[in-house]
Amino acid sequence: MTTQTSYLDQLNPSQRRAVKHFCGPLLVVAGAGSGKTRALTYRIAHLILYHKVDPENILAVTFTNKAAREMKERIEKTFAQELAIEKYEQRLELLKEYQQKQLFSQIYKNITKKLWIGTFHSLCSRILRYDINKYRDEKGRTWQRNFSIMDDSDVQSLIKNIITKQLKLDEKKFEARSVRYEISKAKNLGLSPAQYLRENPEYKGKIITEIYEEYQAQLAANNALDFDDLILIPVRLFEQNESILGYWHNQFKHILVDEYQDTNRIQYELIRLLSTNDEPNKKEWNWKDRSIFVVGDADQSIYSFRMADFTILLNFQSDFGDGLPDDDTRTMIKLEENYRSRENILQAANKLIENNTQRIDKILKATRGIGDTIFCYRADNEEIEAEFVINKIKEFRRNNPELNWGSFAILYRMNAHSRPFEDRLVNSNIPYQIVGGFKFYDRQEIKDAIAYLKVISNPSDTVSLLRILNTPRRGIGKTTIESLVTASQELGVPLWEILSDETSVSTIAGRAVKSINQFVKLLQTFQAQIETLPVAEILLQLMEQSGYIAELKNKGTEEADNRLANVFELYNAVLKFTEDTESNSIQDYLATASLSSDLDDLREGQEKVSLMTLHSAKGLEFPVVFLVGLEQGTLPHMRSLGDPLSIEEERRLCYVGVTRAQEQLFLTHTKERFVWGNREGKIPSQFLEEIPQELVTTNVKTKTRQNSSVSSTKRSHQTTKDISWEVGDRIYHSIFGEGEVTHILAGGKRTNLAVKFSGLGQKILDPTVAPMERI
DNA sequence: ATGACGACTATTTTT
DNA sequence: TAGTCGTCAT
Repeated sequence: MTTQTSYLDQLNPSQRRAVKHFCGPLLVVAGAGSGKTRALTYRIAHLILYHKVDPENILAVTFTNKAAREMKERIEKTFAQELAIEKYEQRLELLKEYQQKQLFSQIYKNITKKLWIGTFHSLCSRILRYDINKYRDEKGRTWQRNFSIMDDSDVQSLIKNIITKQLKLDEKKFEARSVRYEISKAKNLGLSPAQYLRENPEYKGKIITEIYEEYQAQLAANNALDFDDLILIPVRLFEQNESILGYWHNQFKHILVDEYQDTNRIQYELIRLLSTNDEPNKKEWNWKDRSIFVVGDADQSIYSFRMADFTILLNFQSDFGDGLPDDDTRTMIKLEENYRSRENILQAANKLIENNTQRIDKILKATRGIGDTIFCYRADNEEIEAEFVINKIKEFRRNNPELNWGSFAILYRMNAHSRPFEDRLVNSNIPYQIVGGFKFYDRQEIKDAIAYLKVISNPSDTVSLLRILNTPRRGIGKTTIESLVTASQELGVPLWEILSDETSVSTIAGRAVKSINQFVKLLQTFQAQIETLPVAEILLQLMEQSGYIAELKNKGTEEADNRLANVFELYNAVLKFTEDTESNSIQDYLATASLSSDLDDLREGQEKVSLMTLHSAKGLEFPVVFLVGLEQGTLPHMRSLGDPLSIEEERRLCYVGVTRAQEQLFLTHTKERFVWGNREGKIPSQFLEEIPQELVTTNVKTKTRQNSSVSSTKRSHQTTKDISWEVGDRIYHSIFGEGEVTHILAGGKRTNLAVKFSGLGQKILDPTVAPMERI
């Protein structure tokens, strides 16, 4: 049994305390590069190995599929190392290959396969595969277990259709994009259409409610859910059905949440329900053999546009703690040692983030020596900027044989910024990969193929059905389709029912009768074999027998060839999925496909230069990082200028970028840049000024830094109004009314307060500015 | 029923 | 600028 502690030896005291945590609530405040993934994975291993927890009772929620996969892999590795010594009394690396393989497959079967590790969305979709048929929405609508998941573009066109065709609204006044955002926001706050209306009773709110209603009706008619529903429906189901909640509460005895600062209201609600069984009285909570363990860093909260709310993290201790005097220290651990970056880089990051007011104070301690200074480069335009970056990469490679192309990352604010870098990399014959942006599953041919599978799995999915009805062309025209759709709407049945009834088809459709019947027969053949035929086989045969492949072959253009290749790539992906998961469920595959981004496909150690947005870069690290486009209007993004809260989020984004670098960091900006077809003059990002000059070498000869002195006078002015605040202070705010201070947010030079107002929730206020006083 | 062309517009980040 | 959308002509 002594061998079981070998992984504990690799931890610092705080990490070890976190890993050893067994029952009850714990918040781990984990700075960038402080080894939080290690703490998470080792804790899971520790729960199983030491506390003998059944893997089936562990729920670990991550933010991306990639993080989930990595966590599984690392858990497997930890187990393999422990078991190698226990079983063979040898280190894992010294075992024969077949022994290693055996060990890993055993671990997969007994451990990893049983663990509930995944994103909120994938875990919820799994729960819904069991229980969605027990759910009724407020209008009594129901869903079946074979529900489809609508992707973004499906949702977009559905909503657009409702606005223009059904409700015949002015597209200018109600654009699909913003209505969709509004509906998504409502769902993420847990609001039904009726509840939304109550909060937004004015004209615009009424119309949006109407669209929301209709949208829900159509989702139900398609037996489909959108991304938000995947979380919202389990929450509703748990609220309306005690025994279902009881079942899952009992299932998930140990709950772990990664990136807790990125959770939103409804995700929090899900975690709360599962963890507390919705027992309102804290004294009744039974932590015996149960835990809730969350890891996060408020400074890396960059998803507020997706309703992420890091005050949820700030509230963790009061939400889940017992409130006893020593609760604060018992339920929180800070990981402050950074194992990733050189001290220079860390100092820059610390100074930068100090300018934020909304944060928990946290000092990252360097463990890796000072390193080279940061280099700041000012370019005339984005072409020169790209040239500089690529030249530097070449230079680095020449001078440092230990680096490969995979050691470099170019990080930017928006996908659109990748272009000039790509061009140069191509010209220089440097291998690179772009992460994010266009998704594999967003390609037309892939969506077509997936739509075939969706209709096989869920014939009510009219959105998918309409997509493939005349794809490839089989002579079913617009008018025919329209009358079929009208018929289905009038009868209130799914389009598929009309199509599969020969009498109806021959009555409604003219010339197209024959092809429709043929099409329906084809699909029916495979529907009948859904349990017996491998998914990949279904896909391939459908693509062949529908004539999809033939049509692409006939075209013979380069584009068509590409598409063809992609269809076969999809086939391979399905094969691999079936192999990996040992599942032949078409629904499992479709869920995975709908919920995967190509961030997940990023393969590390590929020896390619990585290009990606700052958002995609979270959680990654590279020896050499180029953070480009540091200009006002680029980073911080134009839409954040003028709004202090948004600027803070942009600053966190910049902070995430800076903290990706291990050895060397480059910051670049341009004097002018092409924006929407116009050349625009650019001034350096305010964030550049916030990084201490002594850490930076630059190609800019005379530095104009008047601004920093301005902001420091402003700061000293603010501190004069400083009073010392304490948690529990009651205040009166001239707009929000009476409230209570729940947190002191010390942000270096500024201090903010989190104040809870009854009915309004928690707000973050700057006491030196806000119209408030202590009472 | 299909393709081509031109006009238009939208500019953030993603499960 | 570039991608999308709709209209027009075939």
